[in-house]
Amino acid sequence: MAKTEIKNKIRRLRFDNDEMTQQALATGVGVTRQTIIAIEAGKYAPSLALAFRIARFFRTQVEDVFEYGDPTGPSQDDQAGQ
Amino acid sequence: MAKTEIKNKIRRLRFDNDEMTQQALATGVGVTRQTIIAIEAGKYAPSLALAFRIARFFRTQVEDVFEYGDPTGPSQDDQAGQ
DNA sequence: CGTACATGTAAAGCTAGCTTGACTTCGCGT
DNA sequence: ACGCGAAGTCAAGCTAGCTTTACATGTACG
Repeated sequence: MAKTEIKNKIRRLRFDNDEMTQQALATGVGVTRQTIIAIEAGKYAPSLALAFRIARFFRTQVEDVFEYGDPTGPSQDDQAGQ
Repeated sequence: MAKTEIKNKIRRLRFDNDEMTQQALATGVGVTRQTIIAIEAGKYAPSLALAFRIARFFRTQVEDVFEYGDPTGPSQDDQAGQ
């Protein structure tokens, strides 16, 4: 099992939002600091609920904070635009 | 503990997409049928990775498939009429 | 120098998410 | 009536996500 196919822009967003600390973000979304550290480090992906809370915290969409690198390459063809 | 703060439109999307069966969706996103049943029933929320796969499978955004009912209340003013 | 804050690492424990497998019920075609 | 595919339920087991606690490092400030 690789780390995770999910990447995130949390660290980037924290700095873009007034240099917010990990502790502040953790408290803001209701988890512990270790959870934020682990997620930022890509050790594991957050739950859907936490992903939503983080996205809302930064006033963005889940898709703007997390990126999913598709390993299976399902039945979807590419789309133009966006 | 309530069931989950997360609601989804999977059942709706399945029917909108050629009356696809739970088994077909399950296979398509790489999980078992029981997992789809449980998620549709709101017994628990999927992982972020699975949420992404489901959203892609239906060619939508995560936010279009799942809805998060915030239990803690957003720390910022969040209101976008919808 | 000391101490306060931000970040990171490690380890042990609990629970939610997912799996396998077996069995039930409903609707439809033969 | 019988079989079949779709949906659902129950139960036991494994693992990923999260918690708590504790300790290490770097940087800034009195």
